[in-house]
Amino acid sequence: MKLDPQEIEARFRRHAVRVTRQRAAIYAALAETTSHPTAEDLYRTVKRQHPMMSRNTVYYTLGVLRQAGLAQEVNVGHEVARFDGNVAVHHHLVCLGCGQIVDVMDDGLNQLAISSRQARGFHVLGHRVEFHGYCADCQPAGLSAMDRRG
Amino acid sequence: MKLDPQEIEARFRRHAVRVTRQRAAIYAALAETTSHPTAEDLYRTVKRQHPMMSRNTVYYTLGVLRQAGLAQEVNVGHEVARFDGNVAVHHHLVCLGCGQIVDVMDDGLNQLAISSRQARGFHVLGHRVEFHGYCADCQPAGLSAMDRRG
DNA sequence: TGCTATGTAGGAATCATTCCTGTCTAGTGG
DNA sequence: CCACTAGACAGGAATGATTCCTACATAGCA
Repeated sequence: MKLDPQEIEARFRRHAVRVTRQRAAIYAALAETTSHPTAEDLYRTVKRQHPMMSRNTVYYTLGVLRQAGLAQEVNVGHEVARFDGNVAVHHHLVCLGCGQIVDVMDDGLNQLAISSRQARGFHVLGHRVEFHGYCADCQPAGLSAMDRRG
Repeated sequence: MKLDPQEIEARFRRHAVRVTRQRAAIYAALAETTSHPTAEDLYRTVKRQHPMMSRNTVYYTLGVLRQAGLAQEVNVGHEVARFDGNVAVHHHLVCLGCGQIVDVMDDGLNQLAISSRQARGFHVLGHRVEFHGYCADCQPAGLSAMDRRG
């Protein structure tokens, strides 16, 4: 879904994030997709319209957006960091074949709790559930292969 | 809990893992702790008794153990990979302050499911739940700091 | 419009992990 | 008990995502 520049600026101001062309481009690229891109993906995307864009700016901006609560880092296994413009509480479904990550919005999952005996004195603030399996396209391969990922 | 060398050898043979001193030492170090050590932690631990041990052997062995189903990789956020000798299905509780990881064994969590509408054609094989918060020691700091980790 | 704190570009540095290569050895068959 | 060979080990080099550094540019404000 295409995101209105006005709306981007409004969100930035609401979260006290200084508005620059680079930032707007990076945030737009992130917020307009549900594919959980890597920093490199975003760099390549925004570079098309901003040839001077540096990788550093992408990393720096992702840090700013994250701290402002406009983006989230998603980590699956020990792979490259991926980013998510969806900052609502949600969970993920990961394909062990192609690596795609799909958002799962489910109130039941959001309300999971841990027994106080298990909590061992922790003050629990939240949780995250990651389902893994094979997507429709990867299923034939996935069912034969006994491949497991960490 | 100290692990009998006989028992280690038995597990290796049962999982078709060749028995070597280095491997036994690495596996012992991993299986005798619940602290989810990093490769570097394990390296330092085993190096005390095996000064010739190379970092490479630790990484290689962890790969072997993982494929054999004797160890698991645990990833929290985008930090260094950590390893777990507990291969039963279980979940984790992570301290945002000190980074400690505590095992959570809970049948309810093991049985979580996703609705088929949410599954989007995926063949789901498993899932993993990660709770995050502040441990007893980190709570005073944690409650004041608004620090969040990805 | 000018000031200043902050952002940006680009290159260098870091560091966990992997790759490479030349020994070495566990496990097996004679 | 000995020799063979596939697989394991040590150590150093290479990789690659991310961070650091620094000089220049610009957003936001008075």
